[in-house]
Amino acid sequence: MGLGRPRAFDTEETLGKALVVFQRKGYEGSSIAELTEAMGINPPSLYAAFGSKEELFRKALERYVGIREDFSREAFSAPNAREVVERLLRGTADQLTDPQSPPGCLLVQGALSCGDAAEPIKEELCFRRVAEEVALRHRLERAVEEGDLPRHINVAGLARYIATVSQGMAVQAAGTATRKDLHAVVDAVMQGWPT
Amino acid sequence: MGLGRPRAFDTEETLGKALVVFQRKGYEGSSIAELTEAMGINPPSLYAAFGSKEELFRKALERYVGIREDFSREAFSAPNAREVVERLLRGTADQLTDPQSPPGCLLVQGALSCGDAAEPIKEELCFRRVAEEVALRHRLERAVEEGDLPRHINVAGLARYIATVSQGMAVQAAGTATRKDLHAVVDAVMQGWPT
DNA sequence: CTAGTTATGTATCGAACGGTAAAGAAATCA
DNA sequence: TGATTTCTTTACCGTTCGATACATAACTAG
Repeated sequence: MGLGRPRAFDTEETLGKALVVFQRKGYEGSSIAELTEAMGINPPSLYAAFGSKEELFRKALERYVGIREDFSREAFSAPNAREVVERLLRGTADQLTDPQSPPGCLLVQGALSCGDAAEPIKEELCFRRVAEEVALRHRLERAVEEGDLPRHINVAGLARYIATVSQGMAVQAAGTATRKDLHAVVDAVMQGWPT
Repeated sequence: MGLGRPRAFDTEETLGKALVVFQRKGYEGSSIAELTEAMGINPPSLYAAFGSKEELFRKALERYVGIREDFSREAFSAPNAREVVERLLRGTADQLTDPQSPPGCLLVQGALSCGDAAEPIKEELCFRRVAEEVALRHRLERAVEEGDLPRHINVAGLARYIATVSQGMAVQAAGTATRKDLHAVVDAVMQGWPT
């Protein structure tokens, strides 16, 4: 099993460092030189452990998405749709402005637009964003069946609306918005909640 | 006046071509090779006419912002806040999905995150987004004075909320959202309008 | 016409990009 | 111990990046 020289670095730890860089500079904006420096390793170690820049990004993305899924699962467990959405948005506001990581969301900032080389990454991120929206829609559909959302409501539209606010908050966080600013946005959303 | 060999291309026209490329691929994602090909000129002509890639982008941005300002001025002329916001969001939904230009918004997709070299562009775009939000806030403050918005309302929060939705729609448009999808988002916003 | 000026096309420039070859170092296995 | 395997370091690969040098073409002024 443990044949040959052992790795001098912890892959999970260095992956975390790479994630930070990707989150701050995006896929295209992060160079191998910058990544390796942040990870504390040399290029050949990076390629041996992660395959390529694209694979490295995908692995970082997987971790990032995993964290978000844990969080949404928790939010989805709220007793009614209103509570689900508020938990989701408040948690997003907090996460987007977490002082321990660059402001913003990898799903939005990773590669919103890019050159041809990064197109697959852009599409992957787009797919992940849609997946989150779909997950919310399913939760809202359940809410309709459980009676805490009126039947006449456009559930798909509502889910897309919440996803849109969430993504807009990511843009805001990438700019100058503070945590307090984002919560003020959530206030506005919740004030207009249906019923 | 007209000394020397005249330009063989129209600067305004080629600037428009460049704008399209920047809007589709972002600042970093657009290479000089791609820009010059789209503009139908060679690199030296580009540099003679526009100075540098960054200056070219700034000029394209200025044009883009000008168009948006014309449009918001019109929306701001609506008789009340609700109408202003709805016109703004509907118009944004249409513009983001205008089939004659790449989907999305240059202010959001141009350089949401980037490498160090593009940082000034990123900041410029951020500043422009804030400027639009501030313009809306001023219009809403007027609405409060004119009595068509209740005095107790958090105007700054409301303006930021609308800006957030607008930016979120840009992300949606950069993905798979259709014009109809975006209008469904606007529906959700308007349904929750205060008072 | 010639002289002066500006734009054009070709053919690059040095730097940075993503990615690797090669040799030495550190582990396991016999 | 020595053979084998795997990782690390150094140095570098070919390509593409943004940006230009240079010779020539197209115009105006005199």
